Amino acid sequence: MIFSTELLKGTLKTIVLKLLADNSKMYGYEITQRVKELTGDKIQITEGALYPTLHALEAEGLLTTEVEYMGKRVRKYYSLNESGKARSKEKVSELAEFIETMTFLLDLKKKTLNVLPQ
Amino acid sequence: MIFSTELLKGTLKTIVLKLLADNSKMYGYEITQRVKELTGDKIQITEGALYPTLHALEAEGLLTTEVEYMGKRVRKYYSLNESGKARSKEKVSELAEFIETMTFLLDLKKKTLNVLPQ
DNA sequence: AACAATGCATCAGTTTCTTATGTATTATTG
DNA sequence: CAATAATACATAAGAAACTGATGCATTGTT
Repeated sequence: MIFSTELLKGTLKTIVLKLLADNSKMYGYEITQRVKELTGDKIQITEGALYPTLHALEAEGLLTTEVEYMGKRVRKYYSLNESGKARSKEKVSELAEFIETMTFLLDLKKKTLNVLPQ
Repeated sequence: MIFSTELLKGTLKTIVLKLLADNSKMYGYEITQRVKELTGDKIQITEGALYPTLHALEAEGLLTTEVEYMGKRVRKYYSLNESGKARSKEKVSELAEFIETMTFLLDLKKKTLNVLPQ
């Protein structure tokens, strides 16, 4: 199933921030491919959505950029700065709580045994 | 926390369809209050979003309506027809799978013990 | 009497996407 | 080796789904 795209709305920034929190630097095309691969093609980020989002995050002062050349082809690597790391945690927490709320609201709960990390 | 609204986008129809699947009939204002109550004020559906959504679901042929008067004040009750019931299941399943995918992607998993319903 | 809550509705404006288009380089394949 | 696919950036028109404001009327509360 490829999700009807309206569900994705609002989650793109969070996805990008999370990936950048887990990887010290990534470039745009890499992000689209990583998401596709991690979700078994269920979530496909379009470039028309991604690049403006990266520019917006940069304009918000959350990212630093670094250009690298692969032969003659350019790659623009993005990294989180300190604000970006903080924002990433906030956005992931917010989405986690949203998911929890929706799970309850839609009665999707399974019996859960929480095992604390050691 | 009241969720930054962009997360809600795309989930409203599903929420409405789910509530109507669980309750034989509901009216608009009742839906807003039920969601508010069920989520501890975390999700607040605005009337500007809800009424157009109800009209859209009706136009898609998923709902039947029934007007009732409380004194001089009108209430418009909505119910799912057969198509609506089917669509409700589809949308809830889709959102459930989306949530599962996002949970994995954002690394939000907890150790889970699934207990089958009796 | 004033205000809050109940109950419907519409609409301009905003945000966030999709889809199309553009440009260029590099790898693959018949 | 020519055509096509993949890699890699970017922008922009239009669509979708909201928010927030506004409007109207009735009923409950202080």
